[in-house]
Amino acid sequence: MLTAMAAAPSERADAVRNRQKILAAAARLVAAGAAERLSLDEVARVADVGVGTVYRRFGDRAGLVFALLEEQHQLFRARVVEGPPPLGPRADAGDRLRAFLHALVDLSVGQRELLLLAESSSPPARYLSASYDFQHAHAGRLIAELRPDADAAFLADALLAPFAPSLIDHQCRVRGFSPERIKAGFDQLVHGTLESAR
Amino acid sequence: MLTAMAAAPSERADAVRNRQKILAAAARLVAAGAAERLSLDEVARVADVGVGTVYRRFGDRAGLVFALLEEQHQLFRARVVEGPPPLGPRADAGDRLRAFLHALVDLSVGQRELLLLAESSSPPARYLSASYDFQHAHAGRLIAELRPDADAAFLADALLAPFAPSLIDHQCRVRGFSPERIKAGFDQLVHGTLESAR
DNA sequence: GAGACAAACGGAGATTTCTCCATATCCATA
DNA sequence: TATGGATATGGAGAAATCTCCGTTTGTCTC
Repeated sequence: MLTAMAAAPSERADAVRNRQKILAAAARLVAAGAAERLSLDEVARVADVGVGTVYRRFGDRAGLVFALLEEQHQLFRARVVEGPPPLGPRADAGDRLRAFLHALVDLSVGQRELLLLAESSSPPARYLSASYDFQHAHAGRLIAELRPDADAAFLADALLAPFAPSLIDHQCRVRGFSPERIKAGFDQLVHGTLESAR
Repeated sequence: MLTAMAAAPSERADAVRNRQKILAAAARLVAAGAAERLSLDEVARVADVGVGTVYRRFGDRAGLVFALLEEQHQLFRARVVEGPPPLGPRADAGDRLRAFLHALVDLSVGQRELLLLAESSSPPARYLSASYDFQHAHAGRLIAELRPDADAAFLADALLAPFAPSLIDHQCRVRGFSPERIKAGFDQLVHGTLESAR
């Protein structure tokens, strides 16, 4: 469980085929609105594959959903690592951090459904995923550059914590926050709006 | 589901009795180390009650676990509302906010097991609970007092987000953060350590 | 090609969560 | 204290997640 799934060194042809079939079936079901209650039995049935195969390929529900999210995360990662500033390199750390948080807001709001599904399948999986590792490392680097004496590892966790899918969803649906308001909120947080506290 | 359970205006005597038996059984099982995999069937069996009764009383797993946490939260709430400063009233807002966050660190670390269980039962339940409402309102009030022009509702969510049980657990177990380090991290966050970002 | 071995498949079934409703229990009223 | 109706009970069973393992399929070697 909680397995991150990258194609192993040499994966048999039938395994690759089935991985595709399962991902396609799951994507189709999610697109069809069966997101909230996505049953792996049903995925297997639609993919025309045994349930055991789904579990062998993806470990558990969370693994399957993370695999579905993987493509978007690769794109995001590429924009951060080699895209144009201010998200990509060659902007100063402050601007990059701001752009990074804003982009994450859009990503989190846009993928809300799948992210919620992943979280409900296994809340701790987020912190064990390659994608969180990347986000934490990137934010940590920028913070360390801005403030060499701060606890960058903690602050990176703290800045990423509000992207927990259920909180984003709660803010959007219950509190009625717009993505712009959330972005502005992060600006305030990062700009030391609370500084007088003490 | 996600039901917050306060004793209804007039609850029948057998209902009250069974509520107690179930809570006692659940507490006993958790204390006995069966926390990670606490089965409601087993709770029912130990409480000598039908499964249906457990669900009627508590709605679902999350409801039962929140009920187990309730007592601690009442105590915490009382300390905040009418305890001695700096956590209680009659300290300035900055000191109260700091004390509040520090106390929450201790509470979150101390109740880690039960909180994880609650989160894994239903991640969004946290944001719908009376206890989160209280924390959000309290932090929001203090923030508004410190910075009347800030978005207190968002910032309160953002300051509470790092208390997500799976993050706290990850920081304690995987990153090896001590409670003191987490408290110091919150101090940096609140003191505007990141301010030069921009 | 044929054989051998590892890898993958599939689906029966164990486990768990939660629902439903026929039955049992409580209690307000008279 | 008898009674009627609202409330609560309990366990069978529906639905979902995940495991286990006998069988099948790929792939590597000769």
